[in-house]
Amino acid sequence: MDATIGTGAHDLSSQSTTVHLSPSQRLNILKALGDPRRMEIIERLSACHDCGACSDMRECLPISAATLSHHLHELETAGLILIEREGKFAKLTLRRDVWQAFLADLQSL
Amino acid sequence: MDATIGTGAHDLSSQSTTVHLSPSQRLNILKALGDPRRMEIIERLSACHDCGACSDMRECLPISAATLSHHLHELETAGLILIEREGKFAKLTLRRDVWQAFLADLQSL
DNA sequence: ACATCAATTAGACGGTTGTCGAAATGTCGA
DNA sequence: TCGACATTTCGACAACCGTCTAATTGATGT
Repeated sequence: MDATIGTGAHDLSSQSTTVHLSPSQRLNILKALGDPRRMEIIERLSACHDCGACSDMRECLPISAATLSHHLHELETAGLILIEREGKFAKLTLRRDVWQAFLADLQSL
Repeated sequence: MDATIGTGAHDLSSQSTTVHLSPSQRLNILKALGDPRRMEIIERLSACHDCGACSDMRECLPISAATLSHHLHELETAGLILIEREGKFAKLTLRRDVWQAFLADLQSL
């Protein structure tokens, strides 16, 4: 639903041009981060490159699988993470370009 | 209620030591910023140094005085702004040290 | 084919939150 | 003192959000 950020990977191919955030995208990210579990998910994904399976998260967070799925969906909608299905599992990756754009955006205030 | 940030000014006297944010303080700030009006307030305060009277805000935001007051209170509680009463008016200032600490905190992820 | 497991979806429930109008508080000038 | 004005507080209401359980989808191994 958000064509400006997009869910694919090819739109971020150029590493020189930074992703630009619209005000509403910034707001969506802020709202997404305003929840303890979601913030912790982002922290974890940020810490370990390429480590996130959905089930790993569940062992750390005291929430049900349904709730986790809900939070992941919101983070994905906000553009912060990428969810790739690999067989039974879901692989989570932080979209670092979006994260950097978000930080740059806040800093430019 | 939040002694670590505090509402006074003397606890930020040393300009060398940066303000440190606890996880819960970071979360409070994120929640505070996750509202369109509050974000706009911060943007305005950030833009113009020392310009904010409460009534100026009301002319721009399509909300009642009561709602504005509520938002300002939340921003103050989050530690982002300072509200000083000067006679009839309320003078608003962005706590740039806290803002910087917030940005630094996010960046350190 | 079947059982098992990971993850999502559906539906419901309770708590939080943004909003308002009305009343209250506090300040200034006539 | 009194009235006008800025702001806050109170009480209420609707919408949103995080959470759960139960049911569903989809993939894997036996």
